[in-house]
Amino acid sequence: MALEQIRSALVTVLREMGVADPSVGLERPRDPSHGDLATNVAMTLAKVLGRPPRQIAEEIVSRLDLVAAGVSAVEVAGPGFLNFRLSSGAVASVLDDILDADGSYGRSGSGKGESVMVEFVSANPTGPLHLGHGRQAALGDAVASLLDWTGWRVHREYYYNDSGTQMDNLALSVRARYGQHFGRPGEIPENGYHGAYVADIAQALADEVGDRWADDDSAEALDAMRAFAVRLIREEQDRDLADFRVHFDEYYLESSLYRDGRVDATVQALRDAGYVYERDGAVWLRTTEFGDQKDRVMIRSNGAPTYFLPDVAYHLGKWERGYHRVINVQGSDHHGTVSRVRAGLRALGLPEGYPEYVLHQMVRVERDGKEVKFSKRAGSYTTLRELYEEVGVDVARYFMLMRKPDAHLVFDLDMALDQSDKNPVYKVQYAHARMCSIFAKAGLEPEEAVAGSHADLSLLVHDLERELIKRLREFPETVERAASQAAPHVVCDYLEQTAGAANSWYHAGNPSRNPELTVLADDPALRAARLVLTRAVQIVLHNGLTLLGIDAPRRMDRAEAAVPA
RNA sequence: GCGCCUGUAGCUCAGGUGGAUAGAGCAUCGGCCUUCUAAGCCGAGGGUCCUGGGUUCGAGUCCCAGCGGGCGCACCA
Repeated sequence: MALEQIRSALVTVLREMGVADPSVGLERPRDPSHGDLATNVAMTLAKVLGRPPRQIAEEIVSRLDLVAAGVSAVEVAGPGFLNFRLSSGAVASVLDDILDADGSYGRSGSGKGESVMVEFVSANPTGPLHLGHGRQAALGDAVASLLDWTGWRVHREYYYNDSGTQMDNLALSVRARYGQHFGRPGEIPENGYHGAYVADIAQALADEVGDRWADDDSAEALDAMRAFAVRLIREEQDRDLADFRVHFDEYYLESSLYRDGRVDATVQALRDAGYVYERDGAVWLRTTEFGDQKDRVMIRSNGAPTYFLPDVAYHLGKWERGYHRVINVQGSDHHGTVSRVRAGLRALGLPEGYPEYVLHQMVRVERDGKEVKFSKRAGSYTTLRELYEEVGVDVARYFMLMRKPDAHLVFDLDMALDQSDKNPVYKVQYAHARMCSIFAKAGLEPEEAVAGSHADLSLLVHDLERELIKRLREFPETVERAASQAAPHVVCDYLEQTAGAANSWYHAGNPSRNPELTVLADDPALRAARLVLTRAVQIVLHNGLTLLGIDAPRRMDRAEAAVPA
């Protein structure tokens, strides 16, 4: 690899010049006239060496010998940058690596096979999943995938808050609708659920048990109705997620924490740790010891725990299950829980900063600059399913990922429904399909362009080709960076730019306009080299899309314009 | 009032951990175009990076103080 050779040569030279432990950053300059690679070491070392940057740069150049690394020229530029120009063969050598690695190009091992848990979605089973859950599903799944690609052993987990007040409200709502079904005068309670799905559940219940509980106000009947409702809602949520291509390794029930005695055990552990006190008939935890803004109630004066307690028990359990790295994906409206849960865990001796959080802002769907709501099923909100049935799963997933989690997400329906290159998802998919179509045109399978085939890659000398190749080379480091920042949008950004570069290259070679740039050139050597590049582009786009959970079709079947429901 | 997030082109947003002339998509405008199948291609205009200080060779990026927006501050989850 030219890059590593240059880096180590620089390190050697800098040692000779008296720098003890030089760290050399090499980057691809924005402006192609600044060469293929550049470093700013001369500037960063100006202070240490007590000399002007350009003078240091000149000395480095005079000591370097980089012919073997494929460097064709080195120059000092601007305030003290060193710009390297590579031979076309050195630039293109990465294509062989890409074809060799194929479906695993972009994977790396920095996670060293250690375990990490990603917990996401974790919606209460009180109704269908909404848009916020959709963003969370796409994000959590992509973050998990990024960790997988960078060498972690990933566990995807969903936590169901299936105990507590919200469940009671659900059960009471179902009982009201069920009663109404049989002409009884029930009313949905103040904090109950009004969506159409509640009536559906009541209907299903009536279909199953008839009027058996129509006049039964007992706790047993209510429990049965609660269990029935939770089962149906969980099934619906699972369907919604499966059709969104999101799957979990484990579903963890809050109720199991009580059954297994983990909640009681946690209280005892906290007592033993000495951070528990009683006041006004309630049991408190001194979370202010660990940076929380105020102490928190664990057990209310009526004897019932607050949600905070099972939360701590749950996360302690994660640690005890061996997950010493955990990433929780949550809506930022829950960010208040972060310092509380962490404080509770630190009281039990777990490290500061455990678990990690990815907090995301809310989603707003707009058409023509105005917010749209097309909720039928849930009443007050748009469901995830309603969205992806409108725009398609690929588009929905991609749009949920393409903004950084911190930022509010404006989901532009006009753009989402557009089927041209203006839609970033299609832009990337078209570029991939285009590469495939070149092979179809040549009467080859893409896999037939093999690395180490006698293609002379130094023939790829055109600026558009060099720029494209340099982008392909950056894919692994892009994945690495996206993973370390838990930021899938970095990959989206990369794919759009790479697809753009590929499209420009492809279009520049339009045979009727510019036959000398055509991929399927008459000259067999040139054709072979360009087919290697075509294949490499296809691999990178395929891997990037796959990583994000988005299809990479070989052919784009243009769908009928989406029919408004 | 306190805490977290946020403020970059008309709009939606990037900006690789401090580097060269701040980028992309959409929209707008101007040229091409019927193809190695993709309602396409090429190009242009457009900026007080919220404001004011500070740190240094260099700040959209780091620090401080303001201003604007979002969210959170229950014996709710």
